[in-house]
Amino acid sequence: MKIANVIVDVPTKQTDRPFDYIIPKEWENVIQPGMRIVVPFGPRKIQGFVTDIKAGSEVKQLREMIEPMDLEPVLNKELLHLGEWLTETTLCFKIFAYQAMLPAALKAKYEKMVRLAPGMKAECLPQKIKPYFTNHKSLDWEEALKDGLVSVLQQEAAKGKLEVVYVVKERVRKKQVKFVGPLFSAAELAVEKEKIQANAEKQKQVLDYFIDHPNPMELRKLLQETNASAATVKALVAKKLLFEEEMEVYRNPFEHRTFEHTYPLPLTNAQAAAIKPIHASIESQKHEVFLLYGVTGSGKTEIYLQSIQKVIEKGQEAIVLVPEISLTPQMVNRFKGRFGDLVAVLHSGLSAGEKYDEWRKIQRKEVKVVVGARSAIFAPFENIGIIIIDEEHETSYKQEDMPRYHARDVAIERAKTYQCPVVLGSATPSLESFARAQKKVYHLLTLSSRMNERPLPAVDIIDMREELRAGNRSMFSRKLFDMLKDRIEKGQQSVLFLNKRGHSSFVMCRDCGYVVNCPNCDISLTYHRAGSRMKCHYCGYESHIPKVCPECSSEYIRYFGTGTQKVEEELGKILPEARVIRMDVDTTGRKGSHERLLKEFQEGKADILLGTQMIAKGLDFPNITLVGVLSADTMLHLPDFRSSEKTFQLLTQVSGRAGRHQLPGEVVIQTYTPEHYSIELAGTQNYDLFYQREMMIRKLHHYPPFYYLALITLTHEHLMTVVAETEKIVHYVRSQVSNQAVILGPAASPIPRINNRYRYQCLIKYKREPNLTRILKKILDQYQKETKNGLLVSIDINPFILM
DNA sequence: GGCCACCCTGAA
DNA sequence: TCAGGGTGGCCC
Repeated sequence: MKIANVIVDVPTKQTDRPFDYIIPKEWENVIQPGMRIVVPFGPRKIQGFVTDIKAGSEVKQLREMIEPMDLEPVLNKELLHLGEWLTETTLCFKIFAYQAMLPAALKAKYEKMVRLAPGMKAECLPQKIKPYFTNHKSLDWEEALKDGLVSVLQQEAAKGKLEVVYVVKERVRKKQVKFVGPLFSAAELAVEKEKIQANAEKQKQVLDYFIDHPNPMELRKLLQETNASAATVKALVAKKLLFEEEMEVYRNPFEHRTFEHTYPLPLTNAQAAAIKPIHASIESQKHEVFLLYGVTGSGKTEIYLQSIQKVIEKGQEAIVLVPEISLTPQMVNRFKGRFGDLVAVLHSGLSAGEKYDEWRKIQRKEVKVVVGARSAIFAPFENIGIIIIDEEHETSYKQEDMPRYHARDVAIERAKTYQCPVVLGSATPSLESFARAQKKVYHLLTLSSRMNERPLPAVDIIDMREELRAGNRSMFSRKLFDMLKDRIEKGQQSVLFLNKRGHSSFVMCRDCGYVVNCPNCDISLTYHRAGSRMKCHYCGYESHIPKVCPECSSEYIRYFGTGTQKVEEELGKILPEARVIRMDVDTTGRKGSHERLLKEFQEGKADILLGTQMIAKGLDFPNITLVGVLSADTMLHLPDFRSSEKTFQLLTQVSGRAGRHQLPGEVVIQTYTPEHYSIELAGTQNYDLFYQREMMIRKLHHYPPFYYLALITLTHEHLMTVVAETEKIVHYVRSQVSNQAVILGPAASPIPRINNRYRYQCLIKYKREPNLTRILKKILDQYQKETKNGLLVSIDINPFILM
């Protein structure tokens, strides 16, 4: 008898272990580790992952599995193993680890229904529920709940008249398209054609088409080509001249785009020097992590492309991670242009079905390269030759909910398995990575000059306090205004960047400064243009915008946008001739609008591109000669130990958008704190000095990369409970770790209340605590088991956001 | 997560 | 006595 070890789709501590199921004879040769199957679990049916197959089991009361959900494993051996590693290192449930590795489309959907028991008729049922079963076989549980039928249904079920059934459903179907093709050869068709009635002109045309094109083709396209109707084709199928068939097709998100084929470019000396050790690592199959530190515009992408080329030639596969790829269609173009159909693209802009299809291309080994955001690191390749992480410093590589993994760590783990190189690329590496490169843990490769020797743009830092003193109260300094005017006259383009925290806007009273907060969470409500309402992003609370301020009754209460709208208005006043494209949450909400706006800008339909964070990346247009940062320091004062690093990275990144081609570029940074090192050094693009300064501060305050962090967050509806329990945990941790570790807390989280639950935390800073994982596991065991009257504990190892 | 068995409570 | 509601332990 064969037994399947199954990780069941129930994310709790108690079920976070394999359950054993008998594999019935009929499935014995089908079921393999890595497949999804449907199993009975208590009274329900649920999805599970087969992790292993054994000959026997310790468990006495075994049940049989119900059916497989896959014909071949969706997780290969390596990924199953990687799942265990993920569980261990991020302390998440196994089921979360496995689900994170698959496209969302493969996550099961569950339905609970009530139907007549076998042999029962609707007539036997009480009046109240009879109509529900007279014309329908089954009733949706949700509907029964809504109509208040549950207790009646339960009574009837107890009498054996009804039964409750559970259904496990797939989220998406493979896309099926009707194909039509000839059943005879061209010559035979010609003969058959003569037999058709004289007046069936359309049918003859269709046959003619197949005489010329003997291959089956999509029905939709055939109808377009031949101008025939579906009925015509149907008639020919009835005459047994043509066949119809449903075939699986991939949804193609790039259907209406063509990619110009590109060829390897000659490398500069610096590029050639950098690529050499990478190629050596590929060739010798030796795992190594490279930090490719190259200033903006130094040609990192060409190094990626030619390394991948080498990997493909060796018959291996490549994974390329790009931060939020939908933001950089240009990046996709570069990979599709070089490797064409060998590239699959995975990013958040695709629909679930499209993502699933791209994933299937990888699984079926129809592609060799994956370009994608964070989760693409789990691409189901089996012979990886290189993993590349572009913009390595980006915080979006860290997932903020379970499993709380960092794509960089997963990349290194997989690369160790395949003995292949990892390339981390950035113009402003994270301190963690650069420190590792300094310690020779990573192999540092430097590109210190731009390609075609373009100089880095000249940067002007403008002290806005001076402007104010000089009587300029506008948000544009005199210098920036002059330069904008100058570019418009010359017909060149400018980018204006508003460095604002977050992407959201809030409602505030201009008289007393009152901000409308969520009643359930300690956070301001976010303004939504649709219906002019305010929403809480954490608990879903919604309300109207008040007409007068609830605090001071002033009528001057209104929403503060990301600020871009205000900037646009002011631009209209001072530079009425300027054509402006604004990019923020309001203008890029709909799918594809982002790309469209960028395209318009590229085509020269505007002089100024105005936006928030989202325009900082990947913009590479030849005509941009001016970049202006309106307020460089808004992000600097956030309570986050990485705020200086983020400011420096962002300013450097933005400055790099100017003058990447023939025309030289200039950058203007406006700030109220020009003396701050992260702004000053971004001005001179001096990463090395910034690194030194920032490292000193990190060392002083016991932050990464000198110390590791682990964050324990507790939530409960009573403030007192949460404080007391956090206190206990702080004590426990303190008693268990060495005196080298620093334990902070209990302290309120940066968002102290969400959905009426108070949030307290304990932050552990440590250098070497071999027992820490064990200690943290113990805490989770203790608290997740006891359901302590609703106390929830979550742990983030190496957190990025300390909330 | 969802279910059921179990307990307690309160009202007839 | 039983419906109603809250809780804890189990699910191969």
